[in-house]
This record gives sequence, C-alpha cells and structure tokens, in this order.
Amino acid sequence: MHTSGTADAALPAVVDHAAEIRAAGLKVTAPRVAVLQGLAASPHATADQLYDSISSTLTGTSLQAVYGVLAAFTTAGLVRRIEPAGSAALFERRVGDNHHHIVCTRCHSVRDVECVTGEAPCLTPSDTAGFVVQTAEVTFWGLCPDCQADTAADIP
Amino acid sequence: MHTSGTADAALPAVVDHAAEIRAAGLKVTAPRVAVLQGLAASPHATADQLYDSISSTLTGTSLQAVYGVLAAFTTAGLVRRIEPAGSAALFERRVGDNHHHIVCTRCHSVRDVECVTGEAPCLTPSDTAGFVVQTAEVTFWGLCPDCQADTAADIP
DNA sequence: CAGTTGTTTTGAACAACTCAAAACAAGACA
DNA sequence: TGTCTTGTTTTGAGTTGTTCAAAACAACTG
Repeated sequence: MHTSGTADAALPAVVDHAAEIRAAGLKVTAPRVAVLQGLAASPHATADQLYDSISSTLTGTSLQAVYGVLAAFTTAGLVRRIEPAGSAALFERRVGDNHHHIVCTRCHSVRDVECVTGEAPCLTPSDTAGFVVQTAEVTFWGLCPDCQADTAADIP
Repeated sequence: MHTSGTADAALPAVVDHAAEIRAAGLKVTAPRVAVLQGLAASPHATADQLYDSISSTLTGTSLQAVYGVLAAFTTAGLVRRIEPAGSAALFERRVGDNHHHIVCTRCHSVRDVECVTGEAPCLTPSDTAGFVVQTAEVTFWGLCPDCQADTAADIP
C-alpha cells in the first residue's frame, strides 16, 4: 500500500468519488465519500446496508446521515433509487441509462438487466388513458442461480 | 328495494361477491364482501382507503381485519397486490392477465395499461444473469390528464 | 483565517404493516 | 336445528423503513 509510484495514484477510487460529489455541486464530506465507496462495493444496497458498511470504518456516523446523503445524491442525480415490491429502497450508481432490474423472488437479490429489445416497445403502451408517459420501469421477477440450486436440492 | 321480481335477483352484485369468495375456498364474511365491493368501486385501492369506505357502513370493522382480508384474498388469487414506488400497497381485482400500470408522478393515481405489444418482448430481457425469469412487471410513469391541466395552468 | 452556507448529529415522530392471543362466527355434520 | 370445529375478526401492541426538526458542526468562499 505504501510503496506505490505516486501518492495520488495510490487511491484513484477515493479521488474519483470526491470529484464526482464536487462535480454534482455538493460539498465533499466523509459520509458522502463512504456512501459512494459502499455503493461501488455493493451496487444495489439499502440505506441500512450502506450504514453497516460505513459505520465500521467511519465511527460516529448515523443512519440518518446516510439517508440524508442518499437523498442529496438522488436529487443531484448521482444515484438512482429503486423500490422493488417487498424490499426497502435500493440505491445504485447507474443513472441516466434506461436499464432495468431482475429480482429474485426467493432471496430478493437484484441484478441489472439491459433493455436491448427495450426502449421503443417498452415505452409504448397501447392505451395510455390520456397520460403523458415519461418513463417506463421494468422489473423482472425470477429465481437467481443460487436459489435455483437451493430449490432443486429441496425437491428430490 | 322490496318490490323486485325475485328476491335473489335484487342484489346480484352482492351475490356474486359471496359466490366468488366461496369459490376461492374462503368463508363468506361481511368484511370480505365489503372489501370486494370497495374494490369494485375503486379498482386500485390501499388497505386504508378500503377500510375508510367500509367502516362507514360496516361499523366495528378494524383496519387489521382489512389487512387480513386482503392477505387472504391475495394468497387465494382473488386480488393482486401492486406496490408502486412511493405509495402504499394497492389492491386490484384484475388477476391472471398480464396487464400493467401507469402511475401519475404528481398525484399518484393509477390506471391499467394493456400490454399488447407486450408479452413477448417485455418478457425477454437480453441477459438474465442466470436468473430463471418468472414474470415481468412494467410500470409506466407520467402525468395524468388532470395533472396535465393543472401543470399547464401553473406555467404561463 | 473568518464567515457563510450546507451537512451531520441527535432525538423524536410517523406511516405502513405485521404479529399474537382471545373472542367470535361460518359452515359441516349429527 | 343445534352443536362442534375451524377459520376469521377484534383488540392491542410491536416492528420496520423512513422522515422531520433543531442544534452542533464542518466544507468551501473570499
């Protein structure tokens, strides 16, 4: 760790996070950098999970601070908030692209799904009932590989 | 009310609801019939809204009873539970068909959307990451006609 | 380095929902 | 028709996820 070429190159990720926060017009603080690090480690995390991963290294941080950070990031467009039925809100770094999600019906794990067939057909419902459609959100539900193996073991 | 041709034909809707409950293998009770009536009147209702519409005519009913009724109906396949981000759970009578929803980003009103282009493309994500896909849930977000008029008035 | 403004801490409150035990009623059966 | 069993509702409390508000605090500006 301490034998790297240049001091700045040693921690590129951290530097990036601070820069991203600054670029969004927000002040750079320790909880904010930590939340971005946590999201880099687990790309679909709840506020609680992020607080857990943060509180070990950044003592004195509160869960409410994490909620505040995530609210600021969401309105600033740094993170996206998704809310699959039956789970707490999840936060992810990927914003701006129209990607979707697949959720495991058994363990609630979440993975990203690119919407290649996607944009055009999915954004064109047959009858919008007079609504002006802004976005379309697709959530797939199924069994993740781990739970497939587990349920296969259950049924002899 | 008391001058109808036959006694049974006087209350067709109520009879239907009781029959539907019975057909689902559940006991017919006043709160259950009332919940189905409430859902007939407002096809996308929260437990709270249903309780409100019920408690005026059926005194002594508790909100917890409504939650219990809805849980029983959901597992029995009589109603479907949807959970748009930012709202409490909504319940609807339409089950079994693969229809979707459009939600107003301003007032949170919900309308059904048929998925005509739908089934095939929407159920075929490009890369399922090893998941076995069971269902696809599409939620459109936009402005309802009322809110279009309201926001148009706001911007001179 | 001081001032301003935005952030975090602390503590409380809230909404939606679930749980558990006792009272009760619907439908089956004698 | 009355009794029994089982499922349902009532009552009351508890949990989880999230938001609010005031005071303490720290990041960037000049």
